Amino acid sequence: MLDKHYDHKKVEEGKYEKWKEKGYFTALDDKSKPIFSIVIPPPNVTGKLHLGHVMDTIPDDIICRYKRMKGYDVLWVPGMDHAGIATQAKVEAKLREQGISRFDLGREGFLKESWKWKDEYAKTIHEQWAKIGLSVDYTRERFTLDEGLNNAVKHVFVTLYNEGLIYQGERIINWDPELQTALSNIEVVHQDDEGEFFYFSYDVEGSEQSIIVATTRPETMFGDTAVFVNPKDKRYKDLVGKFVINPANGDRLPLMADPYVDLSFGTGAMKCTPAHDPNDFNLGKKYNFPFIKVMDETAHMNEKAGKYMGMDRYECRKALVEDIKNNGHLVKIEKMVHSVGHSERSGCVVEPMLSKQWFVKMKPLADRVLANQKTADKVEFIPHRFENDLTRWMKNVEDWCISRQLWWGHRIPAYYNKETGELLVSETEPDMNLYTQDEDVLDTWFSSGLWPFATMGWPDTNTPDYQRYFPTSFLNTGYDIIFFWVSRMIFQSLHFTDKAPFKQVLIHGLIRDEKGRKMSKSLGNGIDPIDVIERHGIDALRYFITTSSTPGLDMRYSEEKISSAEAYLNKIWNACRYVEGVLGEDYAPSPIDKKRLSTLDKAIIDKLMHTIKTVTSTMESYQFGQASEALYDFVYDDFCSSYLEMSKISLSHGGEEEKITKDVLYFIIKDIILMIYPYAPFIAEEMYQSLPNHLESIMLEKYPEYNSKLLDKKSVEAVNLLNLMIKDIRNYKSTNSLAPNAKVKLLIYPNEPFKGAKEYLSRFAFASEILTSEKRLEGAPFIYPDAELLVEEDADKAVLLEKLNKEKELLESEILRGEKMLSNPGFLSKAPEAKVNLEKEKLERNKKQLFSVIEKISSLK
RNA sequence: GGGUGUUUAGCUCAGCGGGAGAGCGUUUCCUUCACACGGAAAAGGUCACUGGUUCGAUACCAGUAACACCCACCA
Repeated sequence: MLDKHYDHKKVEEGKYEKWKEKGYFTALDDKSKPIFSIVIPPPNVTGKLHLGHVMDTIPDDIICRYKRMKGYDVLWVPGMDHAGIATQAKVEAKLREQGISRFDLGREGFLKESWKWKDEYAKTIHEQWAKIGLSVDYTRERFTLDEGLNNAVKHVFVTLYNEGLIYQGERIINWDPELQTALSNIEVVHQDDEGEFFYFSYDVEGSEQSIIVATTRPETMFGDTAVFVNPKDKRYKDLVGKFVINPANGDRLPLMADPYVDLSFGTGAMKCTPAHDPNDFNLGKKYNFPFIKVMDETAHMNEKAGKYMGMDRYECRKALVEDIKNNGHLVKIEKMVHSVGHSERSGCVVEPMLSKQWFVKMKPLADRVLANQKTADKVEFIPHRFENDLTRWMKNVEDWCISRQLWWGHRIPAYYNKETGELLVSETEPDMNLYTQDEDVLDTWFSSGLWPFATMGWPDTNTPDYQRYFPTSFLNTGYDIIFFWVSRMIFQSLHFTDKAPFKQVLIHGLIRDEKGRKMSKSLGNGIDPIDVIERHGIDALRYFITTSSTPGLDMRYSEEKISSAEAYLNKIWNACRYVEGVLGEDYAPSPIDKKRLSTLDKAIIDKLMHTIKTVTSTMESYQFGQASEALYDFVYDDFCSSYLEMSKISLSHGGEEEKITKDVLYFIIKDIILMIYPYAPFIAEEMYQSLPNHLESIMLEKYPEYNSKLLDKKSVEAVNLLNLMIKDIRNYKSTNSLAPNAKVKLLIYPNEPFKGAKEYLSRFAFASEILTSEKRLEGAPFIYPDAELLVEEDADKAVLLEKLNKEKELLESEILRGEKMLSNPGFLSKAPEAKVNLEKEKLERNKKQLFSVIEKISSLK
């Protein structure tokens, strides 16, 4: 027997371990079944799981559990991401607390620390997966730095290199001076920061004139090679070709003209620093300037900065501006808000710097994606609009800087001959007496991009998993990583396997706090899923996460909604508890035989069938909100409020009627449990186990099937009328200040809604006597299309009249609308026939009803 | 500078070419034998605005406004 209240802690206890031990999560490799395969978005081993991970994985879990019940052979590959830069930053921070730098430990020692860190957090993540109930196949768990992935990464690198799609080049890249590594463009977050715009005057050689040049980064002036103006700029026409004096260091700089310069910006004169700005770099190449780097890897000034050498870039800026001011070349300083690049990981201001790095040539790979999206094999995005984000990015993509000056990651398989310096790119290590390996590691997304196929055994394309489960069916992830991850999986997969890695991508939004703010460390508004689970249980959290959101849109965390999800589960729990009590110890279910069912039974089963149909079709299209709503309405309105209460009467009749009612109750509660199961597997298993005739686990059950033979429209209409009558009588009592349980006499014309309905009326409307009339009723306040109901009780006439008048008004406006519609020739000729007939019927009914209402009103006066 | 999303009940949000829905909150009542994490009854909305398409628009199209987000090298 279930407890009176659903206790989530008790319910959750031990179930996950049991499912796992029994092997229910393991893909069956059952050739007779259709395949459904997905890979987990691998969480970073940087820390504990947060609500974002819950959003990444719970929809997957719901779908996997649903698909298993639907008879699919489901493979869900779990795993984790080494998250190169993010993890290294964390490990370094931890070491720093102990006063150790990574250089103190050396590469090997540092990697040892990193693996220790990984093991610790992998353990935590495993515990959390269990807590949230992910039905992942642990026999196939992977890690982005495991041997298989290592081989895949090497293979991909070497292949792309040999195809000319990976190259080494010296370019302006985004440099993170804190982590001391290069970053790719999308790892740079642009923010509008308040800064200062410095106006300096440059003396012009051989002229009395000077020109004013503005900059936000004076410290880079030591790397300047020229000053540019626009060739059309009349202000500087006569000065072009002369030399100007750099007020920072006295260098002679040519004053040149190039159309790149925007006439209207600043003073129209721009300094050119080819080694510290991407645009200046282009100019530098165009005019063959030297590339002068003025800072080191930590953004401290180098020897080019003269006396400022060794200063941090900002110290230097301050000191330099002060000095220029003192020698009279500072014109003014303006406050200015401008877009500044920050490192996604360390948050520090990125320094654009000339550097030799490895790049992936993106154009051919991106074109392949664009071409594929025009074929039938395209990746379908849900919602559809996110496909545009992908294609837009692919159209404008720049080469991908993949080398990172980190230690935690896949080391680049490039080797340099110690003698000649000759470069060797190879999957197998050469004689290390002759060669040294490139120090850099790869961008972490380089390996995550291979996730869907490398986890299936690729580059070996003959593994059973690759053969059977690749390409995968589906991917669920946040819109914030479409560029980082989704797009990279697609182009890597197309290039290396000739297939898109998944058929569909379901995109979710971000979860925000209750005030709608982003959850962040600095705000301290993050929510630990484990705390929520402690308070409300994982099933309530799962239900909330998947049913209160719309694909692609951000959602707000709401403790209130989680509580109400918990209350809903408790409702089902108690319905189940009741049914269980009713069935008793020795109940044995019999199949439903429609011929023997009562009107009430037929009506509820009809409604169940409609619910199954709606829930199934919405589940198929991942519309969890709609699916859950349909089930919720059925549970509350049709089952708990109506059938469950009314069935108490047929149960009391005993005999066959009792047995049939039990069968129906069993049939319905079981289907409810099976439909809530993917959302709330723990409570569903508990309830399922409490039912008679159950299997070893709910995980072995089949999903409820829609059966049109069990539909019965007439019964539904009859029961609806009964419910309407009950509602009207209750309302009548409430508006006439009668107690809800006050006994009333009822008169019905022409007959009760269905045979036996009187008993329900008397119980649920507290009727002492129910008579039927062959004639229409005098003064009946309740008029239905084919029935009338009179409550014979001292009613307040004024209240009654008010009610009837209200109804009259409503009916009149309805009729007006109907007549207007039906007198419109356009409507009659163009609207679907069924709609026209429906409106005609409605009009007739309303007219009939209005007529009766008017009659009643006059009889009351 | 481009692009996208949102605007529906007091709050948080679903929904949708044929008389607007939920949760929470509010009002009145009820501890009756599944559930007070409950039940009954009720109040509450020109579905942002302006045009257009349509027999019919909250829904489709165009524009406007507010808010949010993404992309882009503004020195």
